[in-house]
Amino acid sequence: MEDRDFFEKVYAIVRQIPPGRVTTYGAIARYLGSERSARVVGWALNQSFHTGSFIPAHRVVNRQGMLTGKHYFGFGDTMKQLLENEGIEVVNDRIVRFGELFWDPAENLS
DNA sequence: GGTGTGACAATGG
DNA sequence: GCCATTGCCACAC
Repeated sequence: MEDRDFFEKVYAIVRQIPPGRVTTYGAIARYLGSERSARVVGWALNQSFHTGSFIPAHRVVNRQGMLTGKHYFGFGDTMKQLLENEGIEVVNDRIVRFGELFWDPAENLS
């Protein structure tokens, strides 16, 4: 098992995030068994742009529900627009009702 | 093989 | 309660 599976797992989880739902880097990291590797999860998403396949990274935010990496989506509020397109309210780069929209992979993917 | 980094998270002042 | 620092793990150079 190569460690690179970590990246693939991250991509797999992010792709399985249902529309209108969001999750956190820590939740994904925790599901992968490395609760402290939340940073690596975010990094994987960063590299996801380089993979060529589109990853709904806009559904992945930090613990505060804030769109920390929106700038990586390009310019303006691309990330914000994507979220709003799915019915997610974003105010001040932060997801509204984040607690309700939170999607835990551990509960859905087991 | 060692160093640096990074879209986090938790802790301390 | 907000700002600064540390820890952490996996990848790139």
